[in-house]
Amino acid sequence: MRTKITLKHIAKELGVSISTVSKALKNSEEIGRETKEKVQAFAKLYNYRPNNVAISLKNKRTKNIGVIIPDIVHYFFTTVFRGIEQYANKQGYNVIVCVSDESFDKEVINMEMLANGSVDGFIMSLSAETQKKNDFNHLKEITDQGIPLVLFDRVTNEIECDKVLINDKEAALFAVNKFIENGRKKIALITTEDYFSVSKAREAGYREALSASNIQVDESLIMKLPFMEVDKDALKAFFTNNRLDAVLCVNEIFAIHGMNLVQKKGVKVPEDIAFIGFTDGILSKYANPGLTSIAQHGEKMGEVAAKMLIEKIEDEKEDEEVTYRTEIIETTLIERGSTIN
Amino acid sequence: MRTKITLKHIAKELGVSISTVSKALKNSEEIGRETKEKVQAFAKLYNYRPNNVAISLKNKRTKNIGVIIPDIVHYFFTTVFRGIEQYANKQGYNVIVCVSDESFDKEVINMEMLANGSVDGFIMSLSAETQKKNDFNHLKEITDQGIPLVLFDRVTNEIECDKVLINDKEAALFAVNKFIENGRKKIALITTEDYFSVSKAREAGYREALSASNIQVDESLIMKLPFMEVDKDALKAFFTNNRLDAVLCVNEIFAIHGMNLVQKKGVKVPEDIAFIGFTDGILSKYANPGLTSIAQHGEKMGEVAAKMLIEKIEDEKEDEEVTYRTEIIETTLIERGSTIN
DNA sequence: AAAAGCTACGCAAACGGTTTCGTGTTAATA
DNA sequence: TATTAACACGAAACCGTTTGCGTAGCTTTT
Repeated sequence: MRTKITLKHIAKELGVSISTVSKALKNSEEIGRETKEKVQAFAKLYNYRPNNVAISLKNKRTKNIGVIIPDIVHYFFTTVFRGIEQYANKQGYNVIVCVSDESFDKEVINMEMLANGSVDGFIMSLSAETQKKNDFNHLKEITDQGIPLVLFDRVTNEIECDKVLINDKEAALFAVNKFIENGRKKIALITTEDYFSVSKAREAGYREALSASNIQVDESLIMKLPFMEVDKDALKAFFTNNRLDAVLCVNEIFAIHGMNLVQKKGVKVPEDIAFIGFTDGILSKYANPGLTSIAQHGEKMGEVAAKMLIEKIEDEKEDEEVTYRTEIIETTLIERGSTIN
Repeated sequence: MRTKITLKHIAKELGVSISTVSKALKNSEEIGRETKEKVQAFAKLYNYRPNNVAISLKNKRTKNIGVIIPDIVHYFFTTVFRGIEQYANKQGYNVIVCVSDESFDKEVINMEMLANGSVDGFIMSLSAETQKKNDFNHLKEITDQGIPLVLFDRVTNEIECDKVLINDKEAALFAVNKFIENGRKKIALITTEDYFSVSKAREAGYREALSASNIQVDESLIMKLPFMEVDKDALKAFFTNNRLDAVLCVNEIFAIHGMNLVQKKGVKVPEDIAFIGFTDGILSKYANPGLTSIAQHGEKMGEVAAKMLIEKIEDEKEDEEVTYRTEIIETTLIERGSTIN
């Protein structure tokens, strides 16, 4: 078992000092040609690589970024992560992922764990519980220490930092307008409890679209499902109690459930009822009929978030006060069989 | 902007030495009661946390584990990652994820990047390209250096290390037997090129099941699709050219594609043709009809892999020679509408 | 031949901790 | 009163690098 070789080993073996070895490997002008060659040859032979941890300590830079997301087994977050990882890697950064599991405590613990020097900055999306509690002290701690933070998708106004969002409201508005253009009138919204920043925005878009077309918003057509658990009976009741033309859902799962439900009753999609969901994930693509959905371009979001973060990390001007940006990623409506034939 | 406080700061502020502070915070017997209280109070007040990087350097332990997977936007890998992350976190480890993107070069680069002290061990699943090239020198490097490595799912016999697998062959055999029990005879297999360890094992199970029931294996019923790109036309041709009873697919996507294709032609699932896929993912659950599939219990796999890795990492007996295990995670057949009504 | 200038290298501090060992002070013992 | 033990703390080494600065030894200049 060859153990990792260090500068010290090389120095001892070659009878020179550690600093000479270090400089020789960096091709420093200070070191003579022969010595450099000797050292470099030896280093290559024994496959010397500098120890990342030591370098991190020296530079006070880990070249790691921390990503804290509520869930990883979830198409949207996965794609965002993909974007982050790709961009970060290109810039020589590694990514440490922690899953908060929608739990406030886990979110806090994970942040604290990573904040003690393990990462140079954070990219995160708030857990459901955090949004419900409205407690952001852990984020405040981080930013107060000058550690860069980028929030995406599930954000809060309480914290000043860079943010990446989609145009939730406009996307919902656009989708509802699409329904209206096609002559649909009884348009429902299936959403989550509204402590979610995104759900709130989407609902606003829904309402605005209806109002703009002089359609009275019927509160009974807005269904709020508890987060992450689809109450099938409630959903069934919702569909039997209401004669609907169209349904906008804040995620894929709600939409697929809805489609399966009505189709089982012989209602035709899209002839009798149309569906649009948020998140253009794998389910939308393979559903039958395909689900028209609002693509959030998670990979792009991740890339932008990573870029913003790394810029902040590598920006040296710690003296001047920092400014924060909010980037909006435009959504795209991907039309499939659930709205058109 | 409060900057991170160090032992040195506390020491200077309190007029004691750094070592005294360090010991006081560890509640060492060596330090007097008063001093300890003073130091601890001060540390708490200023929210002192030891710098992880410094500790890593001292201990030669990072408490990080590296996970290298071919793809993250992929249900199975995501669930495995979930299992790894959960277990690792419970044990105080963080997880650095690198995506090889099915590329040999990226796999190598990622490994080398992390191997220089950034992680204490690796969990990985081989990229497609690596399996095709059959080049495992980068893994050899790692194990030669005594860095623990656990391979899962896509493994190789060329490397001696811990492994976590599913009983691919038996699962395929079981599934095919299921078809046969139901009176199906013309049973097809849709798989990938066979440089994949898993595909090979599944094909073996398929063949064995048929042979055991004295059904001649019809080579034309075995379709090998190039990896990751479903050739729709080839698939369509396959289904029109063969009158099939049942199809076993090595993944969800192939199965869903198949189902959608035959259903579009008016063929009834499961009456005329039954489908079983590997990976009990989100698609299987929401397909119409639901896809019967072989659950690989990714989360369990991840947990087991993480456990094996951390045991190796924390096992001090570096003098004795190490032994390697291969753990098999049993699969479960989840029956849905694609095989039964 | 003395002064100056290079060349090529080593020393030591620094990053932020942990830990072993030594030591000054006081209190207990002979 | 001299000896010793206990106590409470500090100095220093160490983990692996980087880097500013000092300097020995040689060459060049005048």
